[in-house]
Amino acid sequence: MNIGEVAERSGIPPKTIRYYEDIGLVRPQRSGNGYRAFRETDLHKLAFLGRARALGFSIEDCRNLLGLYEDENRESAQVKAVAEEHLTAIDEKIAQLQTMRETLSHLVKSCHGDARPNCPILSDLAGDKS
Amino acid sequence: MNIGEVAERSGIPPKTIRYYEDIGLVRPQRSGNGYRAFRETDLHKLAFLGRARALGFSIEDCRNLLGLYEDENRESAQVKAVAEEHLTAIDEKIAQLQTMRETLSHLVKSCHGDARPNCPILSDLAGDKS
DNA sequence: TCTTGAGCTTCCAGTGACTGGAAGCCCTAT
DNA sequence: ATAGGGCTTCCAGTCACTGGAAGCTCAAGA
Repeated sequence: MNIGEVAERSGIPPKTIRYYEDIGLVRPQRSGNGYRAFRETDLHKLAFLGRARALGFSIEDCRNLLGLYEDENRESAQVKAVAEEHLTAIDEKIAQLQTMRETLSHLVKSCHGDARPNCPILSDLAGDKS
Repeated sequence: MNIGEVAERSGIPPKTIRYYEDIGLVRPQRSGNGYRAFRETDLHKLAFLGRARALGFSIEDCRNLLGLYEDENRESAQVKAVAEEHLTAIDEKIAQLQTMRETLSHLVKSCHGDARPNCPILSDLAGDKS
């Protein structure tokens, strides 16, 4: 398979696939003409990466997970640990965003949003005491 | 004021303040020795930036908001528009993270996390049909 | 006075995970 | 023979910093 077909079937753009090769996540062979020659296993790996990335795992986590996937002697506890750590990080991000959301939505509600210059959003950012 | 004091009082690290100068967000004067010489208004601006960044506004949004803050002819609707757009973006991010969280927490729960290699997390990433 | 150390300066490089673009080779069809 | 689309590599840019190196300045102590 050439890169175009793999991109289509895995849902990962060619640029990204080349990048993944650069950083050693996939190692496609080469045809005589210099084109990358992907096997089914490469496609499978890329689809794996696509799903892991969609769950927000970092590239390093993905490298780790791929390694575990290919290691028949893995312990599921290792996988679970990676996933749990990531889950915690996601929870923290959500909490942080919700805090922002709270503050911001209060500010938005308190702003008239008309033609006058007076604006509680700016006042808050400027640090004016209520 | 030198950069160290401004950093302390604004809560923004010196490196970041220099960066903000680089990209034109603040324009401190210079002392004879080449040191940056910040006035109270500069400090005020930096505190403004710190609060805006803490609410997740992008640097470009911050530049915009600072401009509006200093424009006596602004309309509060302009400020509100920036804030609302950002609020929408935050909501989208939260929704995306919550979707990830859902999937991931299901997977984590379904994984035994013991010494055996069998792992539903990896099976899911590998695309195995349930 | 000399030295020491903290604080300041600039410039360069790296982060994460791509993404865009340029220059140029390869393959197929007309 | 040529046109086009797909492939190649390499370089640069994104966002918002952050670390580090080399070197200047300043205030305090021996």
